[in-house]
Amino acid sequence: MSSSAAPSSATKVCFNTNCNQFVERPKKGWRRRTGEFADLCDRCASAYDDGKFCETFHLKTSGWRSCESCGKQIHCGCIVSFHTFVLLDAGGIECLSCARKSFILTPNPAWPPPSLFHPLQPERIKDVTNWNPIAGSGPVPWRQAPSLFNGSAIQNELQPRTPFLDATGSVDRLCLGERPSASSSDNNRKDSCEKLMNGKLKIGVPGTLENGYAGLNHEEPPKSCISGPPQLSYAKNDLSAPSFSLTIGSACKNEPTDHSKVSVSLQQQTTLSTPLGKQLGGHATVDYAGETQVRNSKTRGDGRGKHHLLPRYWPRITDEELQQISGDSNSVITPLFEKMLSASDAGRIGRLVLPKKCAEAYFPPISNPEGLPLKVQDLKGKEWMFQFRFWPNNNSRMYVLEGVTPCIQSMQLQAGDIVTFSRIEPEGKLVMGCRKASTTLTADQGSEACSNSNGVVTNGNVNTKSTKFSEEVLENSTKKGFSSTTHVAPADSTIAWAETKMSDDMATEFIGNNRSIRCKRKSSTLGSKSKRLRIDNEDLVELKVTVVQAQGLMRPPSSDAPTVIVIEGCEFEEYEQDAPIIGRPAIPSVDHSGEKIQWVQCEDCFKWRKVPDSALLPSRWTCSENSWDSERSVCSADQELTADHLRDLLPRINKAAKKMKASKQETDVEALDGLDALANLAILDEGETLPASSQATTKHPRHRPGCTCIVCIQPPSGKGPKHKQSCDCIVCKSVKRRFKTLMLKREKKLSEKEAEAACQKLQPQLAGQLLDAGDIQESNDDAGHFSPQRGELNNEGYADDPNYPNEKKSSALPFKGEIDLNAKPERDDELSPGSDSGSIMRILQVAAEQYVRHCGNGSFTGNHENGDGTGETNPNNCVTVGGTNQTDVDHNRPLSIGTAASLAPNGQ
DNA sequence: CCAACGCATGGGG
DNA sequence: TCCCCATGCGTTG
Repeated sequence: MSSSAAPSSATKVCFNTNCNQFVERPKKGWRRRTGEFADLCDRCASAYDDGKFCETFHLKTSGWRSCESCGKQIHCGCIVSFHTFVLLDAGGIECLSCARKSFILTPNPAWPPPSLFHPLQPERIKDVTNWNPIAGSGPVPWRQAPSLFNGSAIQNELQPRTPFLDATGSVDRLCLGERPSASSSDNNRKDSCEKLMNGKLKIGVPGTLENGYAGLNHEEPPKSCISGPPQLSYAKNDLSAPSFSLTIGSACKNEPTDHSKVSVSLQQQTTLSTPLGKQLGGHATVDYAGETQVRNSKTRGDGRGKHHLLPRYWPRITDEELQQISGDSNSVITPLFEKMLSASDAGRIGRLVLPKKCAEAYFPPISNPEGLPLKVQDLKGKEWMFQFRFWPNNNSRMYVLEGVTPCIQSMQLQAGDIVTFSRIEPEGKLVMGCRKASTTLTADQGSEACSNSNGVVTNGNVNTKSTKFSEEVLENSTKKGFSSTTHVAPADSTIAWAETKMSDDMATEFIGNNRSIRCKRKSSTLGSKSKRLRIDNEDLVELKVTVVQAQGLMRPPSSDAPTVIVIEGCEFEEYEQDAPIIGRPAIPSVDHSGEKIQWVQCEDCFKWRKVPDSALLPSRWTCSENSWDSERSVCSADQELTADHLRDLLPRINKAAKKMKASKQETDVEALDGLDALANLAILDEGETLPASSQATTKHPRHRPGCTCIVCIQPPSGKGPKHKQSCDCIVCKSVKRRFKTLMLKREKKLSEKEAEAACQKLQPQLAGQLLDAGDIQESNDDAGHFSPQRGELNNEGYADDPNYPNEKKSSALPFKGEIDLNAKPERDDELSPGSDSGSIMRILQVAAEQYVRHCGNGSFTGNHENGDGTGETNPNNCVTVGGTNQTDVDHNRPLSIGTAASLAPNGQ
C-alpha cells in the first residue's frame, strides 16, 4: 500500500512511493485513510487525474484483474484504484462503467472511515431525500443465493427503484470523497457521483451500502469503519496485524484465491485489536442491494427495501472469537450478526427468534413456513441442525431457529448472553459463536447490552476483557465527568470505577459483586411483559446510585464560605467564585491513633494512600500530591493499606449503606415498584457493594446535609438576598430553566396514549384508593407491593429467574403500589405514573413534586405543569431519580438522593 | 397433563 | 404509523 511507506504529506515529498520527489506545491491525490489527501508531484498527480496512476506506477505489481464485462484491466487492491471497480458477487470484478450499465451500484467498501470524511463532506450529504434504501439496504445476502447481477430481469426490476442508478461513478466519491481516478474526466459521472453522494454516500462508510449497516444508516452510523457490517471478512492469519479481507458473497467460493478479496491493511490497528475494533467494517457489494431487493420484493414479498439492521445486531466479534471460529484453518470469517438471547430464546422452548432482517439477509431464503434444516457449527466444530423457519406475523414474518436448546445448553448460554452468527468462507458454513454476558459489554454495545441484557453473569467472573471494557467506560465517564448536573453517569461507570480503581484484591471482589449487581438487575428485566418498563426502573436505581456517587464526589470550592440563599424556602449554598469541585472518591476511616482519615487511591498506581479526613482531593489525585506523607508521595512507595484492611473497609461502608437502605426501606421500599424494585434492592444488599466512590465520600462537607439539589451539584453563580417566588435572578432562572427542561422532556416522553391509558387505568384504582387505602394496599401486594416475603424471594433470586411465573413478574409493574400512596386525589392525573408506568419522566415528576413540597412549603405544588414561573422545582430531582424508589408515603419527607451511606444523613 | 407448536398480542423503536 | 420481536396463550398431539 502506497500509504504505508510514503512520507507524510508534511514532508512535501510526493506521496507516490515510486516517485518520492520533493514537491513544492503538491497536488492532491487520493484520499488517504487519515482523511488527508496524498500529496503528489505534478507528474503523479497528472497520472492520477487521468486515471492512469496504477497503469503508470503499479503496472508490474500484482493485483491486476480484468473487468468481467469489458475486460479492462484494473488494478485491484490498491488504494488508488480501490474505488474504480466493484466486486462481483459471483467473483471477479467489474469496472465502474460496466457496473453502471449493470446497475451495480454498490461500491467497494468505503474507506477511510466515515469520520474521516466528515470535514470534507458537503452539507448536501445530509440530504438523504434521494436515498433509496434498496441499493444500500439489503443485508449481506445468503451466500448461496444466486448472483442476481447478471440477470437482466432482475436488473430491470431494480432499475425503477434505484433512482440513482446512473451514479455509478459515485463509487469513487464514496470511497475517496474525491474525484474518481479513472474517470475524472467524465463530467456526467461526476455529477452522478455527487448525486449519489447526496443520496447516500454520506456514508462513505464501511458497509457502505448494505443493510443500513453502515452505509446508509445515518441515524445510527457505525462508530467507525470497523464497526460496521459484516461484509468484511476477517482473515484469521492476520491476527497479529489485523487486516481485512473484503470478501464478497460467493466470490471466495468461486475464486478462493486472493483475487476474491482485497486486503486492506488498516491503519487503526490498535483499534482493531480491541474487541470493538473487530467489528469488521462493512462494505457492500453490488449484489447486496440487488439480492436483497429481489428477495424482499419477490421472494419475501415484503419488499420494503428497508433494511437497516439495528446496531444491536451488528456482529461484535473479537479476535479470540474469530480465532475460535476459524480454528486452524485458513478460513475467512464473515461475521454476520449477533443477538442477545432473550428469556424465551434461552428458554426451554428451543426457539431462537431471529431478527427478521438478519434471517432474511444471511440465511437461505425460505418460502415455506416449514423452513429448512440449517446446519450450524458451533465453536467447537460440532455441527447442529436447526430448523430455520418462520411463521406469518402481521403481514410479516417471524423467523426462528428451532431446536437450539441443546446447542445453547452446550454453550452454557443463558438469557442475556449473546450468540453470534458468522460464515466461514469459502465453505460457506454457518458458525454460531457465543459471548457470555459478562464479557459482552463492548464500548459500543455496552449501554445497549446493559440496558437490554438480563446479563446473566457467570459468578462474577472477571476477565481481562471485561476489565478492559471497564477501563474504557471509566475513561469515558471520566471524560464526561460528574460535574454536569445533567450528566448521569451510566451505571457501568460505577462499576468501571470499582474495577479499575481498586487494588487488585478489591477489584476482584468489587468486580464480581458489581457485575452480579448489574447482571442480576438485568436478569430481572426479562421474562416479563413489562420488561422495558422494568428496565426503566432499573435505570432509576442505577441513576440514583450514580447520582449519589456524583454527590459524593463533590467538594466545596476553595473559595470562601458559601452564600446561603433561599429559594422558595429552600436554602442553597452558592459559591460566588468557585463552584464546588469534583473530588476524588475516598474511603473514610480511622487510623490506629483514632484520628479520622480517609483512604484515597492514586490515579496512576492505584495504591491507596492515607490522607487527612479533611483533605479535599481533586478528582485526579496521584501519589505525588500526597503532601501528608512524603514517604508515600511517590507511586513506587508501598501501599500502607493492606488488601485485607481494604477489604475490611468496604464492607463497613457497605454496611453503612445497607443500614441506611434498611431504614429507607421501611418507607422507600413501599414505594418501590414491587418485585423488581425489591429485587434491585436485594441485589444491592446481596452484592453489598456500592462502589466505594458512592459511599466513602458521600458527605458534602459544606453543604446542607442531605441536600441533593441541583444548585449544590452545580451551583449557579451569583448571590443575592432571599429569593422570592417571583424572583428572576440567575439562580432562580437557572433552576426554573432546568425544571422547564425537565418538564419538557417529560412531556415529550409521555405520549398522549400513555397519558390516556394511565388515566383510564388509574381511575378505578384511584377511586378505590380513596375509599379504602388499606384494601388497595393489600390487593396490590401481589401487584408488586412490597412485602418482606417478596423481598426474600428476590433475595433468593427468584426475580432473576426468567422462569419465575410471569403472572407474578408481570404484575410487578412499577409503581403500582406507590401510586396509591403518593397520589393526591386532586392530582391523580398528574401524579399517576401510569398504570403501565415506569416512565422515568413520570417518576421524575413525582420526585420533583415531592421535592417541591418539601422545599417549597407547598407553593410549588401543582404549579409544575407550567414548567415556568412559580412551579419550578429544583431539577435536581431529575437526578434524584432515586427518589423513585422512595416515592414514599410521607409527602413531607425530603427527597434524598438515596442510598448513599453518608451523603445525606438527614435524608433518612 | 405436558410439551410442542404456531398464532396473537402489544410494547416499543 | 408501521414494524419488529418478546412472549403470551390457545391448540394439538
